[in-house]
Amino acid sequence: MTTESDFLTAYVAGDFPPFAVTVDLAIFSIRDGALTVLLVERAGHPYQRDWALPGGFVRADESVDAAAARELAEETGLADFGGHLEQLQTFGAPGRDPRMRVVSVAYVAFAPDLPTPVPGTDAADARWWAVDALGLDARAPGAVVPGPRLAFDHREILRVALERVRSKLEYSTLATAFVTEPFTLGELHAVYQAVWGAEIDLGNFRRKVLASPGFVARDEGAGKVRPARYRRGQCSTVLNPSILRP
Amino acid sequence: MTTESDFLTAYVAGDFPPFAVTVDLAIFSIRDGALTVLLVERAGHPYQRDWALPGGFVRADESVDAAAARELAEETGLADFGGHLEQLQTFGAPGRDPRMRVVSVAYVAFAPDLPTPVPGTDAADARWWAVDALGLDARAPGAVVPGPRLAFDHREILRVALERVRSKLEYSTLATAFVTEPFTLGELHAVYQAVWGAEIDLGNFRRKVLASPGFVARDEGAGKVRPARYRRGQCSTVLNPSILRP
DNA sequence: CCAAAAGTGTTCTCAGTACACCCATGT
DNA sequence: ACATGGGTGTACTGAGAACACTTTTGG
Repeated sequence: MTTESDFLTAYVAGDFPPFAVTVDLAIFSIRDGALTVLLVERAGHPYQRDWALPGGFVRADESVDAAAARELAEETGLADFGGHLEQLQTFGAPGRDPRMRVVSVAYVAFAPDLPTPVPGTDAADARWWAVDALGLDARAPGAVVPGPRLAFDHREILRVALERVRSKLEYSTLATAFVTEPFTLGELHAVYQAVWGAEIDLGNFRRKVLASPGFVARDEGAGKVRPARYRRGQCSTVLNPSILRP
Repeated sequence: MTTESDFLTAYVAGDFPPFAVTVDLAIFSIRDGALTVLLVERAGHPYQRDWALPGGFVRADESVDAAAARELAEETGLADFGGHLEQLQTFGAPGRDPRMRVVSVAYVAFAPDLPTPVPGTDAADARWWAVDALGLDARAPGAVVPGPRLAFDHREILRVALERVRSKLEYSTLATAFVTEPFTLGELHAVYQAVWGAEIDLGNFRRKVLASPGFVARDEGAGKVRPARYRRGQCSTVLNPSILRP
């Protein structure tokens, strides 16, 4: 009485329809002071030559979370990429993939500065895109950047992902996932400014971070170097009080 | 070239495994001053006689969101239940359903006081459970309420759902989804106290709600009755500044 | 008439902000 | 030496907490 035979029996009996389940990853990183996201150019149909979020099918014997972690490792080429991965939202409209019924579980990853990615087997190219160049902000409908063509519903996924990243900085310590240890408060400050695209008073920022228990911990190993080095705080990831967006 | 034949062709070719996709609903309501959630008692195997979140399979031609809305309507017996429904998280560990590989997209619903539910076809019973009686809080491991046996990974889903409901009250106007229009500020106040299980100063609460643009709007139709009646504000659902948990 | 809830005022405190100002380090 | 970020001090402001108080309604 295996899982597969059960499934096929039930499917033939018409109890429920079969779905393909995929994971899609919005991997964010700070590069040259700008928030960027990793996209791959599709080599095959459909949406050939359009840009898409990296992702792939969930295998029969792995959890959806594990599939996301596996795809992330494959895409970055690193066993431990040193950042943070979390589930974003599931997209399951019929017709979002013209070939078949696919339900996609989207994830966001916060990554420190990573090496330039290598295109996968079914990708023509892979590169980091500045989020400002993707035309996601629907502020001024006339003068916006159009951005590249995006495959499937990935523009919508990216919009949700971007909002998640921006809001997560407010009430969590996940900004530290964007920097490599040890880091300075100046680097952390630059992360906030890049993600929010706004100026933040450095003095007040320093005080607020240092006053948040468990956000950062001084790196004693570095000694008394003048830009003091810090590491990620160990305990809670929830920030209270939160750091407010200007 | 239909979706189904494509799927079967690809499946036979071994490109990707088939999944069943379900939705599970955590429908919250305030009853007698306590936060409650709707659970159904399972009539069949597996987890017979255990309590489970209402839910069901996503159909071939409907979106996942639509499936959740359909299940919600079926479960409450109302075409428009007058509350709020949103996606929570997707649970996709292998083995979470012993029969087959199921990926479940969980939703939370905020409902005003609803009629007592009727058990569905495959349910032995259906009732509202006070969340305090479910033993979800892992505060005191010794003296906690054990609560009923919960099917599948629904205890974990409920934990996440409960945290979502509690935090959503802070930064959104969704508390209004728990009351029927028109409502008084006292009723809204009772919602916050029930969900957070804490005393909140009524005077400060009133000022804060009335100072939040778009939270509530005075119901002019009721005239100058003394407990003034309000309706949900039309515009934004995001609350800034937020109402802080004590 | 009295209790309970609705609604208003007042004070205190503290976090957040703006901005001025020193200090260390590298070139 | 001096420019550049690192790091600190300080006064102002406003939101939130606590709590006293008045007003209305229902029994």
